[in-house]
Parts: sequence; C-alpha cells; structure tokens
Amino acid sequence: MNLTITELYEKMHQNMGNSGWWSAESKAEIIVGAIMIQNTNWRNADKAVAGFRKQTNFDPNKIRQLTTEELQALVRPAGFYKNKSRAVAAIFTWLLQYDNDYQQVCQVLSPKLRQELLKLHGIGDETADVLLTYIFEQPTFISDKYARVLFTQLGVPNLTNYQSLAKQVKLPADFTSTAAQDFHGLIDEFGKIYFHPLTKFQESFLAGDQLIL
DNA sequence: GGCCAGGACACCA
DNA sequence: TGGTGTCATGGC
Repeated sequence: MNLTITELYEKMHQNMGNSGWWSAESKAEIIVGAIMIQNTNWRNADKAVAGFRKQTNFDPNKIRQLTTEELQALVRPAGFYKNKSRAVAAIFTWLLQYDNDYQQVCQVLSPKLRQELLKLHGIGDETADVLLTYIFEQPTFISDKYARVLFTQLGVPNLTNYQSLAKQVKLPADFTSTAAQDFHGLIDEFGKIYFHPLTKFQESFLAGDQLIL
C-alpha cells in the first residue's frame, strides 16, 4: 500500500498509540537529554541526565556556573564527555543572549534558527532538528538512523546519511509540533521493536507498504 | 571481549 | 559536498 507522510504517521499512531516522548520536567532537561543521548543508549544518557538533575535541577544559571571539570564529570557516563560538555556549555551560554526565553529566540532568529543552532559546538543536524521540534516548537522531521532504516524499508533509495533523507522530507503544513514530536518518537520506538533483527520488519504492520515522498 | 546505542567534528580529496 | 577516523561509556 502506498502511504504519504501523513498517512504513515497516522498508521503508526493507530497501531502504537502516543509515543510519550519526550517526558521531561523542563525544556532545559530536554536540551541536556538531547545532547547526552548523542550516539549512545538511554541507559547511559540517563545517568548523566540524573546527575544534572541532582546537581543543578536543570536551572540554566546553575548549569552555566559549573566549572569545566564539574561539567565533564556530570557528562562522563554518557560518553564523549569532552564534546558533549562543550555542547552543553555552548547552548546555555548562547541562550543567555535571549534571556533564556525560547520564544524570544524564535522571534529574533526565525527563520534562520536552525543555522544558528548548527554554529554551536556539538550541535549537528540531528540535535538541531530535535531542538527545533521539542524546544522551539517548530515541527521538523528528524531523519535519524531509525528513520533512515524505516524509510529504506518503505522503498526510499540511497539513504546514506542524515541529509540524504532530510532534504527529501518536508512535513505537511498542518503538522503540529506535537505531531512532529510524536512521529519521531514512534519511528524510534518502531525501530527498537522491529529492527533487531531487521528481518522482523516483515512481521510488522508496515510490511509491504511503500512511502511516497 | 567485541559490539552497539536516538552524533558531531576535524581532516581530507 | 561527501567519505573516513576519532571521540567515551556501560551493558550485554
């Protein structure tokens, strides 16, 4: 069966319900989590997130006051602690220019918010899109590994890296940021269930479907 | 003990 | 612009 992006999302939602991502008490917690989760698993990332919670309660001012050594110690369980600690410092320092006001960031920088995020050390394509979707409420398709594997299974060729898919997918205009968040969550939940091993995809409710971009 | 998990970056051609 | 090596940790 041929599916549009909207139809794919609706089918996944019908079969899987709400993804429940990203449960967090504050946007600052999501920012920290988005950096900690880079190329690791949630078990490791969450140890670092828990450390930030305990030491700063995700208060941006307290995070900014951490020394480099303190920051690296908090990040360490998530791996790549030098790069990730730089990223945390970079983005919270950057936010200070906008008085920690996410709406002000959008008003001042939109529509070049994404390219400004990419200038921050440690913020690449995927994390920038995660932040756009979950922090700045600008619905964006996140072409992460699971999305590329899924879309490959759905017939989209040559998905070798992030941009190879990202440049092909534009979410429909009526996609809310809540839907974009849920879509991303569902894609990754789907991947965890059906891509280990990949052959299980043939047992899934999307087997035989083809995506029309 | 190797492999993997929701990447990013420097360096190179 | 696109490909490759490197960065770190912890669980299985």
